[in-house]
This record gives sequence, structure tokens and C-alpha cells, in this order.
Amino acid sequence: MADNSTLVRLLRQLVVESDHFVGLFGEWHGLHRTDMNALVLIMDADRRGTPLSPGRLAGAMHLSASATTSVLDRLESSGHVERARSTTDRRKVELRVNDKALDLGRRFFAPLNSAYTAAWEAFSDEEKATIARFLLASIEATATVRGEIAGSPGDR
Amino acid sequence: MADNSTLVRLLRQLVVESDHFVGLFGEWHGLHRTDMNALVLIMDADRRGTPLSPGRLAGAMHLSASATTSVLDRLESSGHVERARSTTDRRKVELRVNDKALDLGRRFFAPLNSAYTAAWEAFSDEEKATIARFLLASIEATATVRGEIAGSPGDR
DNA sequence: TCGAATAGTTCGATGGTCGAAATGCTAACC
DNA sequence: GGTTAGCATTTCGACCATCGAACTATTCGA
Repeated sequence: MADNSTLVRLLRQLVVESDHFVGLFGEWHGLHRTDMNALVLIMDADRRGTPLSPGRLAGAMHLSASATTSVLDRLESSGHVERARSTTDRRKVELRVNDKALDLGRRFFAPLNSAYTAAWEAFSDEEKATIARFLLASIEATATVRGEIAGSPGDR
Repeated sequence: MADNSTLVRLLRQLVVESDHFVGLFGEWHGLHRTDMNALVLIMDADRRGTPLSPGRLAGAMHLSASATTSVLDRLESSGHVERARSTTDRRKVELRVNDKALDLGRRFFAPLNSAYTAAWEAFSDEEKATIARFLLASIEATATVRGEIAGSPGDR
């Protein structure tokens, strides 16, 4: 009933469903997928106290520098992100999110959090620990396979 | 250690990682994200014995009819998908995948499957059953929230 | 101070996506 | 049986996200 292929299928379903959710949410707030991804990265880095630069954002998103400029132009004109020249090295730009973006983040996570909290009530702490180990192992496995693919030659 | 917020974080990480994997794999085989998504849907429906039509594919992907035609043109000229007029209603087109696509699917899932199988060796059948329940509950929670958002009004 | 290197932006071209109109086909009605 | 209405898909013209290359501004080393 819960063999490996079932788990793979469930995992894929979950990813697809989450994907739909992100896409719908972004569309609903007038943001493209790329903008959503960028905003999440910028928010994470900002919250962590090490604001992202356009260059490192481009690297993290596998996007060209010019495309990244466009993304930031959109996010800046929509009022989610602010660009600030670094005080130590004036070549660099630091990206910071403002209240509008934080509000967006809350709107994004609040319903998800409450839905998950309700859905996970039936699980004991011990089971949750097992699940956490499972998720971590799966993340690492995915990253490993991705690394292998990135290193091997293409076929077309 | 494994409270709800940790699980949410892990879940998001897993989705992001899977996303990267799909993107990289597609890019590596000369397929866009949209093409990858479409191919998965077409393969699933074909395997299930109820081949997809362009119209229903468009609906499933939240894509316009014309964009769907472009996707199918690309998939057909790259030799992954074939269009066949339905014999009963010649307005309709049935989409079928061929050996090249099946081979692509194997290349996609084989490394993932083996990596997951290895990563999940440490879990007992009972734990796997718990994990399956967890994944299912999370899928349903995500779908529910998505449905709520789809029904409420936009703010811009 | 002058060149090389780095960070980011601007510019022109490519191509995926969209809405609207066109095409091909089926079913219903008189 | 011919005509009309309706549906599935494709073609057309326009828009805009992305790309690579050239450009500006700034820093660092000799």
C-alpha cells in the first residue's frame, strides 16, 4: 500500500500541487513565476541579514544578468523591493523588501500554515520527527541526482 | 526539532529542489518547462488509456489554445508526441507519446527512483505508511487552499 | 595615474504566450 | 439534403520575458 512507487507518486503530486498554488497566487497578485521566485529568495536573504545583490540573485535563479535587471525593475515598480547602493562598495546593489512584500508573504503563508497545521494535527511528535527525516533525505537525494545530471554531457 | 514550521520549511525546500531538477532536466534535453509539464500530462493520460486532446491539455495547464498548439508543434517536431485525428469525431485530436518520449521518461525517473529507494531504505513499512498519510494530507490541504484562493477576489 | 577587473544596466533580437479571426468538422433543424 | 449553429483546433499579429553583447560606473593593483 505504501511502497516506494506510491511514495514517489505522492511526492510528485505534492510538488505539482504546490506548483499550481504558487502559480495561481502569483498570477492573482500580478506577479510572474520568476518574480515570485525572486521575491522569495530576496526575502529569505533579507530576513537572514545578508541582503542579496542582483548578481547573486541571477546566479541563484539561473537567469542572465539582464533578465535579472528586468525582474528587479518589475518588483521595484510594483513596490515590493528596493535597490540601495552598498555604502562600502558603490558598484554593488543591495536588495531589500519592504512592508508590501512582507504583507504579501504573510498572505501567502498564513492560509498554507493554518491548513497544514490542521492537516497535521493527527500526527504525533514522533511521527513528525520521522517525516522530517524523510523530507530531509528526499531533499538530499534530489539534490544529489540534480548534481549528477548537471555534470554529465547532453544528448542533443 | 520537528515542529510544524520546520515541516513547512522542509516541504518548501523539497518543492524548490524538485523544481530545479525538472528545470535542469528539461533544459538538458532541449525542452522548456511548459513542454516538460505537457509531456508528463500527455504520458499520464496515454498510459491510462484515455489520450488527451489539445483542448483538455490547455485546460489542465491553464494555457491558451494557441499556446497549446505551439507546445504541441514543438513536441511533435522534436519527435516526442504524435497527433492523430480521432476516428469517431474527426474534429478531435488525440495526443500520443512515442518511444522517444517513453525513453525520456525512463531517463527522468530512473535516477530519481534509485536515489529515493536508497534514501528510503532506513524507513520501516510502518513509517512509510505514516509518511504516505502525511503526503496525502498535505496534498489535500494544498489543493483546498488553492481552491479558496481561486474563489476569492483579487486586490489589484 | 592608468589599466584591468567587477557590478550592474541598456540595447537589439529571439521566441513563447496571448486574443481574435480563420479553418475543418459535426449535429440539429427545417 | 441543404443550411445553420456550434465545437475543436490552428493561424495571425502583437506583446513582453529572456538572452548576449556593448556600455557605464566603481574599485583595486602596479
